[in-house]
Amino acid sequence: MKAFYPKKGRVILHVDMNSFFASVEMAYDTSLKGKPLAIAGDEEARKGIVVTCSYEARKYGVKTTMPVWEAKKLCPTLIVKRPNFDRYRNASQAMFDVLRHYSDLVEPVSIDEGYVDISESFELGTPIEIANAIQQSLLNQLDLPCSIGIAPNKFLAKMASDMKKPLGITVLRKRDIVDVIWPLPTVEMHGIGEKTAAKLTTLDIHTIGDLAKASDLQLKANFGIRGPQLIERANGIDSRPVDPDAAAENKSVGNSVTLPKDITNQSKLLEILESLSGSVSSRLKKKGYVTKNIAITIRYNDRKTISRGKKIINPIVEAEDIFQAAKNLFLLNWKGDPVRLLGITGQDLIDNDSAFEQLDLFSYEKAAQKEPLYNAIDKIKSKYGTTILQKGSDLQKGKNDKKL
DNA sequence: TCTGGGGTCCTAGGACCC
DNA sequence: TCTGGGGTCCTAGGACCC
Repeated sequence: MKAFYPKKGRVILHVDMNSFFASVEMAYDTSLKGKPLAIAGDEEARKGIVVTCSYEARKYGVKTTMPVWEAKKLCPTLIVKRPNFDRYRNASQAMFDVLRHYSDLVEPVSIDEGYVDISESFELGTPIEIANAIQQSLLNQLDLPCSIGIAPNKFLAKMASDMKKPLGITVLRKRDIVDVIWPLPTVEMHGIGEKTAAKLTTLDIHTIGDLAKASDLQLKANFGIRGPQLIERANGIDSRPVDPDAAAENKSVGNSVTLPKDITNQSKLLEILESLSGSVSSRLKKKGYVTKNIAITIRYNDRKTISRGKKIINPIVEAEDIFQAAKNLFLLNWKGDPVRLLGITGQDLIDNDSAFEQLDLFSYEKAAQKEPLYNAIDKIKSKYGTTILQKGSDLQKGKNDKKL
């Protein structure tokens, strides 16, 4: 068995939970088992989109992102439940805890999938034995089914886990690529969507095999730096490591709402922005971030969507500050058209702890104004020692000079 | 009766500086 | 009077994924 995995080669698992939200609901309420179940938002509030559905529902042709009314037409016995994200987050936690039992190198990719590097886990068994053990543990302990791909790198592991659902275990070796991967249409490749596939078609590239043999130069000309990478992947080459910390740092935190009805009333729209500011603020605080860039998203009733953002000199996190920034952007860019969706995102995030290291004159003033001066200085002092104290009082003088 | 909400990464163009 | 090219930062939008 081990002969298939040369000593130096890596062994990567991609664990993909099967219709995760629906499975969690079934584990929670076993009477739902074996029934066509869809998780979807409120139809009345224009959120009636199938987020996930059980395999029983899929048999009727129900698919993710399908409007609920359409899903019900295909499957009249469909049970529709609202998503319960707390429940899914808890299940996800438990799921990754199980994975970490088999290796330290576990990289969560999303709420329901992750990579596990088991190159060093050989004492636990062969890769297939380990995959089996993981699948069984998840099933026995959490009542949750998954599919697992086994391969020498992330890309192939991801492709492999997709091949057998539900409850599959698929091994994909380098030498299998020609027979298994190359005949597939390009759109089946992870990282290629509808648009890219359509563009590839115009270049007479239809299958992943075509892509594997495509000209580096031609793809570079059409897709930029992404082009050569696509060719590499099509050839089964992917050296990205499994990084347990990859998901730890957020690049942005945002919230948005589709409104039950289009709104043209300015004060109502501002109210919504205010409430979004509150949720973005509390999520940032919870994660320990402050933000240096606020962006708003406006979707109009014709689905045209714009985003407008602005850098902020001194990082913010309080709901009022976020609201101020969002309100300014909104009033500057909204011309009175009916709005379908509003969103606020904080996008240059800084760790709250290190935020004080980035104090410039401006933000120092801000901090000094906001809390008792000694408090702000204490914070800096504990970071830099006493020398900064002197600097700090100089800054204070500077501020007063300027204001006068 | 259409089409959610949370993200990441990349690109392109303009401003600005040297 | 004419006129370069490189680099960086900022902003907006698009593609993709779950």
